[in-house]
Amino acid sequence: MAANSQFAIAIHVLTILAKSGDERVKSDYIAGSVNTNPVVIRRLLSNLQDANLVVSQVGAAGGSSLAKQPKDIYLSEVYKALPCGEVFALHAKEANQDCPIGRNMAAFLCGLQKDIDKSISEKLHQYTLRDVIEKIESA
Amino acid sequence: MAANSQFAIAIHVLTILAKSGDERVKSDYIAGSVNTNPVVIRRLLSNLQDANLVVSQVGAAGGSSLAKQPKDIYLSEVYKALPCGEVFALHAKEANQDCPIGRNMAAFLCGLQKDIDKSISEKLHQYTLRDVIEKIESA
DNA sequence: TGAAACTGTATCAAAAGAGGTTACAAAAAC
DNA sequence: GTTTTTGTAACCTCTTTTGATACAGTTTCA
Repeated sequence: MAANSQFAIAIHVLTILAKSGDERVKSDYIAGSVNTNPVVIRRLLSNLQDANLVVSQVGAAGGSSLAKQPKDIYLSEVYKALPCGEVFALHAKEANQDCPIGRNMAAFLCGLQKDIDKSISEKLHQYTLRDVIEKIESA
Repeated sequence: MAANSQFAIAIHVLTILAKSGDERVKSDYIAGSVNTNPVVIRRLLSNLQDANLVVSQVGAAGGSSLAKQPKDIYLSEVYKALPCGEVFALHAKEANQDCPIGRNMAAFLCGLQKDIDKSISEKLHQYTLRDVIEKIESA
């Protein structure tokens, strides 16, 4: 299971919230649609809350709803809200520093990583949650 | 360890090969610079060979060298040559198909994944191995 | 006021993946 | 034919992600 699917689940969760409008949705219900455990959903919602994408309320009649309109939620925000890993990892162990190549490799790769991450964010900034909903409904 | 560092190591390996020109380099030597096990390097070289980026020779006096000039090796080729995971994974378990949202989510996410992957490839196509070497040497 | 219904989190167990290691067959060189 | 080296299989361990249980704290409502 070691592949991070939080972004995928987040899109799913946000779509459900969008379709529910102002009505609060319980983590239990969302978990049913996503087919996972309510705690997994609550953990995720916690991240989305920190990024001001959703609001949750505790207690009876509690639940979550979007913090803003679907048209104002960019997928780039969702991506940034989550602790997704980078596209590629740097070496687990540091390269041999006695080797002139090894010595400068990490810095280069780190820069490349940032560069790629920026590309991804830009691509994701082309989509809002509303676009997602439209695509899914027309399918 | 569960984050894939093969791309990072591949760049490192290719840089070493580039600096060695026509001279064949042994997996043992490369492993020393990358600070890992020779078998890990050979596994990686095997992938790079399949993509026609390097050539290896078995036997005494064997080793590996680049299959083409550094200026003709695009980082996008390196990326494609490796079994790197996607930027984000789809849900581990399939979403609930009784839910209208869940039913169409997978297709959408899959398309988005391809879209992002294309962005990454385009970004990486802006760099060749020669660019990498120049950057590292000027550091 | 007290029971019921939720969220938020901590903690643990289970599953999967990545990388490290050993071992050995096959190939080439000398 | 001995030595050196790649190619690959097999196995172990570590890490990460997800699933699951438990429970404290909040809010609603009778």
